[in-house]
Amino acid sequence: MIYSSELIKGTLKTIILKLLKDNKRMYGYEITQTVKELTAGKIQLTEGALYPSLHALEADGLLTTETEYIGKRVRKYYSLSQQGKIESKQKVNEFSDFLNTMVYLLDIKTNFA
Amino acid sequence: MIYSSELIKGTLKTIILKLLKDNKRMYGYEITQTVKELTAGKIQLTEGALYPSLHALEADGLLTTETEYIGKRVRKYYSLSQQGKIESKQKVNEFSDFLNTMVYLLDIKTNFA
DNA sequence: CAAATATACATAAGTTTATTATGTATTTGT
DNA sequence: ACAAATACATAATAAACTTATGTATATTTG
Repeated sequence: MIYSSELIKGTLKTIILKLLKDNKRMYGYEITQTVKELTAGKIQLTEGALYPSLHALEADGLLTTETEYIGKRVRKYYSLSQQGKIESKQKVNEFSDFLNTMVYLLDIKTNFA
Repeated sequence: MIYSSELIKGTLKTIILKLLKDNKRMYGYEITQTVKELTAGKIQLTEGALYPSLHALEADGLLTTETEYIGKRVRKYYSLSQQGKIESKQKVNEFSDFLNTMVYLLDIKTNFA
């Protein structure tokens, strides 16, 4: 089952910031693959959504980039800036709070570990 | 704390369908107030989002309406259709699954009862 | 070894969904 | 009386994503 796209809306930046916090340094394509693996294919980030989002986070000063060449192919690594680390924490905390609220509101039976 | 709007995006229809499942019959303004109360003000539905969403759900055949007059003021009650009941369950289940995935992906420490 | 698939980036056009603003009108509280 | 709350609705704008397209290199497979 792949989640309906509307469900994932608004969580993309949170996911990016969290992954970069855990992995120090990642490139775009790697992010899509990691998310796919970690969610058993349930969340599949599209490039059309991911790259503009990465650019926006960089423009906001939350990410820094390093470009490297693997053979002749370019690869652009993203890392959290100092501000990005703060924002990463805040975004995850906010989502966590939101999650609690939604569990209550929708009366969801949880089975989190 | 009020959640950043992007976080709530995509959850509006799920919230509406769930509330109508629990309450049989509600009108728009009542929905905004109920959500506000149940979430301690953290989710405040705007009318500009709610009414078009209700109209869309009705157009999709998920909701039925009855108009009543309270004094001279009109009040439009919404109820789930048969299809709406099915969709309500599915939406909540999907969202529940999504939350589980996000808890794992974001490594969130939960404190549900 | 040719073709298909995967890797890796990017952006533009279109759609969806919400925000903000505006409009109308009645009812209640002070 | 006046302000705030109740109750609906819609239009203009903005945000965020999907879909489509484009370019190019590297690897796998029949």
